[in-house]
Amino acid sequence: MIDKLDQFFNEYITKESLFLDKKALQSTFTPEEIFHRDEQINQIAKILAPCLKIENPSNLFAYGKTGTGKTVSIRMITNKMREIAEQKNIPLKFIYVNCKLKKIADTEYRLIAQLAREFGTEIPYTGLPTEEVYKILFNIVDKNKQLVVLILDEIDQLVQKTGDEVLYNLTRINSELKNAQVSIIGISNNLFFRDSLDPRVKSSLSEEEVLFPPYNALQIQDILRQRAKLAFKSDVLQPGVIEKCAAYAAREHGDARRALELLRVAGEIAERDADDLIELKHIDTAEEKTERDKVLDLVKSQPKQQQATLYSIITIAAKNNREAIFTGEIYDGYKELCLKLGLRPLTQRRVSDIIAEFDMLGIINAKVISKGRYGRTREISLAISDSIRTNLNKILEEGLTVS
DNA sequence: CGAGATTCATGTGAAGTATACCTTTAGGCTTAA
DNA sequence: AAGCCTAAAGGTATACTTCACATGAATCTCGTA
Repeated sequence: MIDKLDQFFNEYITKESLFLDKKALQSTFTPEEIFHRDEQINQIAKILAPCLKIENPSNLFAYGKTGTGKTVSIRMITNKMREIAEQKNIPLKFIYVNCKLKKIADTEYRLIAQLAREFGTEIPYTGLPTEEVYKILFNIVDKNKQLVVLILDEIDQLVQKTGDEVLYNLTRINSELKNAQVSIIGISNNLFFRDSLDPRVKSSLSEEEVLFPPYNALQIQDILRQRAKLAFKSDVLQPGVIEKCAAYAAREHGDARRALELLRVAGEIAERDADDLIELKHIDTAEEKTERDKVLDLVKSQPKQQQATLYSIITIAAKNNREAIFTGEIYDGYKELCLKLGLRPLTQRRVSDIIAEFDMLGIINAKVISKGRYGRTREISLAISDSIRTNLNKILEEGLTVS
């Protein structure tokens, strides 16, 4: 037994890694060259170019599904511009904020506060009037004569939750500034988001629009090959691996991010298994693992009440394997659970909202239906596979029992 | 038999409340002249 | 008298509750053929 362990560790240490540079497959990585987005990149570059002459560029609105290269493209361009600006001493600043991040930038106050923090001020998490935070932001931006470009990723999430007032205020910011100038790049995953905006916001935010269409399988292959060359040592990929990753990702609206993740995790699995080659079978394992990790991480980070609600959904769905279950049953189960755990139960009103949140997160499918004489409710079903559900169950039980 | 009324179970919006945290301010204490 | 600290007062954002009304199709009702 001990020998075996010894052997394993020794092997593990002496074994050469399959990776050269794992970073190249991570979603934060910005490659030198981005394939199949030439048109979009040119458009954006043209729109942002005036920055380098210290002229205020048009506001820009980029939209397209997840993993279509919106964020990387913009990051790549802004990196370049930042370099140039540095060389030529141009006072240009890019601020990137992801509006989806819970507790960071998912309300008006928090977004503005986060923007101000990016400039190096301390802003408390609560307590200040939002108006005050705007003022702080204005002042710090206006302190220097400079050009500031705010990049708001996934603004659709924010606007859906809190309305478009924030955007209105931000688009008007320029008229109050004396020295600096601000322009906004909005990024949205939702293609129809634009239409839900107040016309005033719409016209000023989307002065320019750039659409990112999904990649097809061949394009994803190109991207994967480029990154794989950086990330892996040569000849560790079994032929067909890239094609298979691409095919999996293309199946889901051409999500390149997902393809890259798949490839990276497949590599990690191969390495863990002490294989010299990344094989096709590793991709299947990787697909399940990525899916599972995504769900589990998400659930682990949820507050207790949310976990309890989800647990109730899972147990009830498992108990009666009907097609769908309803809000009332879930709430009853949830209340019972709270009793057992000594948790103060939330009202049904709130639980209803929590269920809607889980729907948004894609863990469950919920649809409001009317059952005629038998009232109106949400028809809810789990949106996760059985194998994950078992894991999830365990995680939830753990999470709920520790106090 | 069919049009319209009724009904149920919960969705959903608005307003109110509790909590945690912020700034301001007024008082009290110390200190130095 | 000036300076510094502290605690109370007055204010805010957020998560949640309370209240009240909205929904929409299955079912019921009742007039009519």
